[in-house]
Amino acid sequence: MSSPVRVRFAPSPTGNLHVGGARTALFNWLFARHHGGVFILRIEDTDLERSQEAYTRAILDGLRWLGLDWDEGPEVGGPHGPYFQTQREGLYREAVERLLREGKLYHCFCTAETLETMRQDQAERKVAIKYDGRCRALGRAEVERRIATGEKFVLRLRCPEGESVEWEDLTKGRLSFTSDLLDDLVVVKSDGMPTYNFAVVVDDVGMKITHVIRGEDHISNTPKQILLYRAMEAPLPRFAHIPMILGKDRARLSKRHGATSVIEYEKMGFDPEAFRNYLALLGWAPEDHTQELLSREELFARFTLDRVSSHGAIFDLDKLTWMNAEYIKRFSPATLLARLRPWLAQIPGFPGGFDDAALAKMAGLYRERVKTYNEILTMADWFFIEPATFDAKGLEKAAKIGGARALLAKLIDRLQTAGEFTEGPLEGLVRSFAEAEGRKFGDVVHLCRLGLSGRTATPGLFEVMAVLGRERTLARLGRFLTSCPA
RNA sequence: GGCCCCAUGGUGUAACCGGCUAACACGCAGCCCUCUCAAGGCUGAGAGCGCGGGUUCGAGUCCCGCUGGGGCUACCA
Repeated sequence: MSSPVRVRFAPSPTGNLHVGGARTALFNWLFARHHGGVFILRIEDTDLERSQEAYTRAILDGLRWLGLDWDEGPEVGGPHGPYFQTQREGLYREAVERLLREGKLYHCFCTAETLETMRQDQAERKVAIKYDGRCRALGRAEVERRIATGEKFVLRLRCPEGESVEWEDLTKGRLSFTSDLLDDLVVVKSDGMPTYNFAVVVDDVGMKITHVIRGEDHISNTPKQILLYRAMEAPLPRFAHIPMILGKDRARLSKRHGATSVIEYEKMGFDPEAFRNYLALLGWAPEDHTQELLSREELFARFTLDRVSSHGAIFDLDKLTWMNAEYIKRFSPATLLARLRPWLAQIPGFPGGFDDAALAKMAGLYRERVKTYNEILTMADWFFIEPATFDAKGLEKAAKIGGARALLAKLIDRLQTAGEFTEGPLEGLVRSFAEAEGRKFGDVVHLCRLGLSGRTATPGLFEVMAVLGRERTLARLGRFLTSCPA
């Protein structure tokens, strides 16, 4: 409440937006919105080997799909840019020069091979594996000479000994490490690029980040970063480490558990709001946890870090699917139609002469039947593609009632003279027709359903007829006559 | 190996600073409704809170140990 809250989501463009990353972004976003603070997006692309621009776009698209808008970052800019680490080299260089001047860094000429044998040796002796500091004591003259000969080097931070590094984590409580276990960490790589831990700290300081909210896999990076804050004499932000998202086997969520990137869920037909709502509840619960369906505003109002749980959460597709269905059920037919359109457009016959009113009515019929948008493809395609074949079980049942074809012919006649072609009157008509014919209402209904859709399961028959309209209904039933059991 | 984090039904969570038949939701089973499928309504099974010790009149909640799971241990982020 004193200084304005500034948080950030800092993905590396080495892949699509992952559900774990999305959840971290979400918690940062909710925290910022709850406090009326600033949500910053920063792209950590210092790994030149693996970073790709296409992934940056994919990540931005993923965040946009989820509705997580950032106040500073790519595309929107802001007063603390640039927001790509590769464009912040000057800032890292300045920081490095200062630390170097203050004697807090030193040159290390160790090659990958010498480090490797050092580690092997340490492993054999069963001691902590860390850089032994052999280049710490190199004299100025030797350093200059070796640089002049073109020898490759990295810059390392001098790590204090026997110090306790601790902080009050907002979700985990007091955490403490001893500096003895910490390496003299590399700050600048031999290619001149800053390392992750260093760039993060320089940027978080430069961007005036007040709260670092990230996955708990970063807990062990925190003491290293705190040492960097100290070396830079910069004020420490608050840290909050949130639990990981796991697969069914409690291992970190990965491809073998199924879909891991957010766009895959979009493709599976999940609604972004439902997905976001579900994600918010993974590792967090509001004070009144009996309400699970939470709007954006409700999430903003209720989100606090002290209610974040401290253990990993298994991603449950069933519950996500349920929640998605709950959202769909609450849409108006027109809204649902709008969401469904991209999927419906994939059906070959779409829109098949239906006007928007009819389409909206049709969408409404699936509001309580479809759990994800993509299901509409297999459930409602027959509206647009007239059935050429009919469900075998359905035909069997039709055969059992006896005289189905004649019955159908009579019904067609009767429908021809029907008045209003809407569900109420149609149902009345069929009921009295069945009674007059001495037939079971259900038998007549099932026969019609089969003829109109080729299936045994559809939304209510009379609603379906109303959507199809008189012409289509009569035409389809007429053609069904030839396939209909006598 | 070392360091760190975690542990409530199958899953996500709740249970305020120790005091209830351990609650809610998903999933599951049954019943009802019904033209099918859904949706909806009702009912039910499912944890004694990882295990073992303490502390206390009383512990899922505090302490210790153990076990199990996870993370980190890079010139990757």
